[in-house]
Amino acid sequence: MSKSSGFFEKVYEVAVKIPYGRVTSYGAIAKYLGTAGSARMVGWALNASHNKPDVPAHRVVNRVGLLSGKHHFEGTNLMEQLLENEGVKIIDNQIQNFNILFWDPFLELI
DNA sequence: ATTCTGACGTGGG
DNA sequence: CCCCACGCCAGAA
Repeated sequence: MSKSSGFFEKVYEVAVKIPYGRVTSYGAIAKYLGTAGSARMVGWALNASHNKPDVPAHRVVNRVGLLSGKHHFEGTNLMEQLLENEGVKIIDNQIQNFNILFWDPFLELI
């Protein structure tokens, strides 16, 4: 029920569904939106989501669990702080147990 | 209108 | 295993 026609709006709807202490990848969201391959656009959309506090952009990382977007957050490790605050262990900008903490948007379909 | 870049992903060598 | 190149689409110069 994607009421929003905008691509970024859809990204927001998915990102908001990311459970606390869980993370997902840009590609997963892109694939869920049916625009697999355009994972870059997801990141671009999240960039605009900075205005929306409801969108936990810090819970979205790349496919290897690397905080590729931490550089875009305030300070130097705000993204890492937010994640660790949720119990996510991060070493060298990389999420530990990423495969376990990974949340697949498709689970929402179930 | 054209060109480049970008919070990625996949594939080939 | 590591490195390189291409594709995706949207926005800015």
